[in-house]
Amino acid sequence: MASLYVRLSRRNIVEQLPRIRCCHVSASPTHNYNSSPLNQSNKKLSNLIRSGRISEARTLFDSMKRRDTVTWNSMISGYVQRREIARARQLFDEMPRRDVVSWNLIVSGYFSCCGSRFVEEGRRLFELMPQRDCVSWNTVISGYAKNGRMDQALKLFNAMPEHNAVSYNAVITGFLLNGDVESAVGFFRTMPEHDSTSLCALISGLVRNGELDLAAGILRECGNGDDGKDDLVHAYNTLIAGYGQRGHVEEARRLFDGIPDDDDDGNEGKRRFRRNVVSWNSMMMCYVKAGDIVFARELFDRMVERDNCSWNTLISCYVQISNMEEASKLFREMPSPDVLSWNSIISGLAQKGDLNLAKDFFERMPHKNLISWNTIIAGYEKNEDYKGAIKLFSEMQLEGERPDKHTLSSVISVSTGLVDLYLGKQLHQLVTKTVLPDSPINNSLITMYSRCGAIVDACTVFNEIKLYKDVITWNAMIGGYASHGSAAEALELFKLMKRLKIHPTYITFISVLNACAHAGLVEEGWRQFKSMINDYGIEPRVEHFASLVDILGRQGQLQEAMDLINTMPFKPDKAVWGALLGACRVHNNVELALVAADALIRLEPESSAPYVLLYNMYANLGQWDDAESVRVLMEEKNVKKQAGYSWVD
DNA sequence: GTAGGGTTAG
Repeated sequence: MASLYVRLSRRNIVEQLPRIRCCHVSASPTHNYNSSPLNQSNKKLSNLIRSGRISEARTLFDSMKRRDTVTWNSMISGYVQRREIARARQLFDEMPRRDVVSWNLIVSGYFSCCGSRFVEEGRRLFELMPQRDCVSWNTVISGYAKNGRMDQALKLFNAMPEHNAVSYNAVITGFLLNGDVESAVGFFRTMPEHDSTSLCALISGLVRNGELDLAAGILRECGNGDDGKDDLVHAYNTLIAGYGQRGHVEEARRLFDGIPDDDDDGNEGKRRFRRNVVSWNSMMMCYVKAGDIVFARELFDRMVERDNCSWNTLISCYVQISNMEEASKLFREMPSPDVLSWNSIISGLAQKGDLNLAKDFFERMPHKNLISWNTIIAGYEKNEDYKGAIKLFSEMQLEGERPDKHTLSSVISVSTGLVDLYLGKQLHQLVTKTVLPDSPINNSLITMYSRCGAIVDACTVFNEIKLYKDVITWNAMIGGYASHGSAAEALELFKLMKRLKIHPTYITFISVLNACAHAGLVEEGWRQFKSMINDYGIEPRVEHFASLVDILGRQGQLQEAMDLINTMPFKPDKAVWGALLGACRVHNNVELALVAADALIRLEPESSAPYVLLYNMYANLGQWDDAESVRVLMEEKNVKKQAGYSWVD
């Protein structure tokens, strides 16, 4: 009864089938098709595509002597899944005969690519279709909905001959992607029958919009699970996961405990509402997110039915707390580790800085996917092995894996680390051509440009962001201006940010204070520092004190800076002493410079910077004997002068 | 081989 609409749609498709020519059925008799070499190859092809091995799939496709429409469709589907629309289109144009599935595939391909040009082409092809089935309509409706074009989605929804649950789900999801909770719920209520998939769509969208109470209310209202509805446990699992994401572990557990377990009664024969492995995994994930590893482990140990997801969840939990011993132990124990298990282990090793072992695991993987590459590249970037990251990035492309926004975000950070504007610009072009930039991509571009001295380009990226700019984006731009000495611009942008009610973070204030330091604004600096504490309730950190020391020092208020260091509630770190030492050099205060240099040398005995600064100070003042003794001391302590620190300036 | 929805990796 709950699948009424699904049944309706099946009837639709079945009714339309006779009008659609299916090539393989007419080309060869059915009885020997199943065992035919063609069918065997088709199965192999779809298996390769399912496991993401696209280049192997293409090799097989190219080597096949006979191909039917299913062969072509499978290959097209592989490219569509990977958003390689040009390749998909080429095959679509080349194929000898197209059926409705071929058309649906290519239309769906265009709609899942970003950019209005693609959407228009998808729509054009939809209009050109010789036959349309329910899937064709739903593809276009969901395509518009995901691209924020709810006007078109609704227009087509109203124009389609008969709806099924999928049509409704696509519209509901579309509303919720746009944050339109009211319309989503309203639309859900117009459905004559609610099946679990619509309920899932609604609940997961409500959770994304932070509407947990509303989601719980609707779940209660739609039945407590024992009234014959299909798989209502899906909807429960959605909400359990949603509570987990928002940190409401107790509510999640109440819901979980409310689902009957298998051993609650002996009524096994009848299919009914029960906990399944996803319920267990979702509940386990709640504990993982809350950092409650003991509870997660307890649940895992109690589970009767185990799947890879359960193992992977627990592995990722140990990875998150950096317990690689336990993570590796589980990895070895699990019956068949999959690509997710490998990726988690690689990520954990990279996070611990063990790049060699991470790389070793990476190379031993039976099959890598895009995330494997992203994980290892991000690992190299975070550990500042930029050359290694670039090498992997080229290898990835040689192996036919296309970078996505995560890859690009990492390699843009690599170009920042290398201060390589040329590379950064090339990557920026790649971004423009291949992905719809999101916040992390824009933020890494802004940081890259400003670190590479191209503040105008940073500003262009910032201004071209059409949608909402998150606080990290603002921080990146304000920080860029501040480090460039463009204090007025930094402070102006900060004002604008506050006017737009974007809540600043402690990082924003580090940049604001740096801007004040560059501009010599002592009063303004203090004012901002106090405003941070009093207006925004942000606890000052040692970084803020370092900026204040810098502000005072640059203005020659060295004793005030020293007093601040002595009274601040933190142990001064190298940034604090570095700021003081730099100021002492500018204002030729040898006495305090020695204090700062001494502290710096204690913190970082191997660093040559304080020695070089002291040397240059003495040299500047013409005190060559003292300068020479610094050099000798450095030799004695076996400190090597690092590139980038000049003996002259 | 195609449209929507629940848990795990970057």
